[in-house]
Amino acid sequence: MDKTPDVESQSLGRAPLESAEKLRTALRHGVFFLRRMDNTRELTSQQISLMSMLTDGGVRMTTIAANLGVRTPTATQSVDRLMKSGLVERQPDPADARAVLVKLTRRGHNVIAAEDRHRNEVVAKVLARLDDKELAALDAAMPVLEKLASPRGGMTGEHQPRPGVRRD
Amino acid sequence: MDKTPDVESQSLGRAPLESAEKLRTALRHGVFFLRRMDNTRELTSQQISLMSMLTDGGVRMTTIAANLGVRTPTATQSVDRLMKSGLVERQPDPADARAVLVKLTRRGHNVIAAEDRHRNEVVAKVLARLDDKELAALDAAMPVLEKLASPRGGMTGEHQPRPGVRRD
DNA sequence: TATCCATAGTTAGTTAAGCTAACTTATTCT
DNA sequence: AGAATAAGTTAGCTTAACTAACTATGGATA
Repeated sequence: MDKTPDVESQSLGRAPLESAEKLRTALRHGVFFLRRMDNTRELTSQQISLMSMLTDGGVRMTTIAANLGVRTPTATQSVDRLMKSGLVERQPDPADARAVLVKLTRRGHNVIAAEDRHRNEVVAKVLARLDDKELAALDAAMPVLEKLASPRGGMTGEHQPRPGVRRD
Repeated sequence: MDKTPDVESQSLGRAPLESAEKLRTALRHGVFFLRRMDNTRELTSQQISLMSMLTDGGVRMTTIAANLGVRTPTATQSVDRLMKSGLVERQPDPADARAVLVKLTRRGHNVIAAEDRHRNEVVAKVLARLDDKELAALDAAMPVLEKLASPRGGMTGEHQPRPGVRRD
């Protein structure tokens, strides 16, 4: 949708384009940072995200997919893998026979807790190298990042996760 | 109670753990944000990262891999795909017959430029919804994020990209 | 100089994580 | 009751990682 640059694009001509460039690379590097942390332990970031949302009880497949921003088959698949590792289990939803509730197993609970703790410690150790000013800057930016990243505040009215392929 | 302000001695027991938690989720959501932007156009973030480093001339496979933080087979593979799309090409390195120089094709140049412009505009549009204070906060945090994410400032003396598999 | 080891890339095979399309089973709505 | 909708799964494909094993070139050194 190439909307002709009307009203608010005037506010766009300024710094934002530079900031956008910087933000993009910073985020990209942030991804690397997260990923670099992925080794050493047995779970990927995706798996952590998924399991983290199960700590308070069973969650439906559809909800999982929506929260992760992926399609349901992807959620099914991820859950399958975690099930094979004995970290989560499926249960019928008493409220709806079509639906499924995904829950952490006992072991899943332990694993996610330990993993979370470990990662926080690792990040904390890195944060410890920052001086107070830098830490404050980071802290101040966090809610802004959250706001940007939230589906609502972000962009993309619909969520439309990924194109998959489309080779040309 | 707690919150003993004697700074650097134990350093780790205090706030950092909370900040770490927040940072981790913020970054994770940032990833979603980036990914949500991936549709609509024909390149993935990885491909953009790769192509971006070729804008100034041919780059060796090994260098590409190192810059992306992946192993060489992964770089080979990614380059293969981009080659199939006609966006990059391989050339022998005159300085070393074992090596290969990966370059953007004419079309690759055009595509990466357009893509970059487009993404900056999209992000800028989102940034435009922030007030000055929020924008300033983001701006202030950017260098800190960069510092964290840089291989040196980050962690992991060696780079050791990802565990790949390790099924149990 | 001839051998030996290190370096640059590729190939093969595996996994995780996405997607769409098509399908089954329940639920809901008219 | 019958049609439409919603929840999940299955199948088949792509991208992006990894390791292990290989080829070929470049350097070192005995």
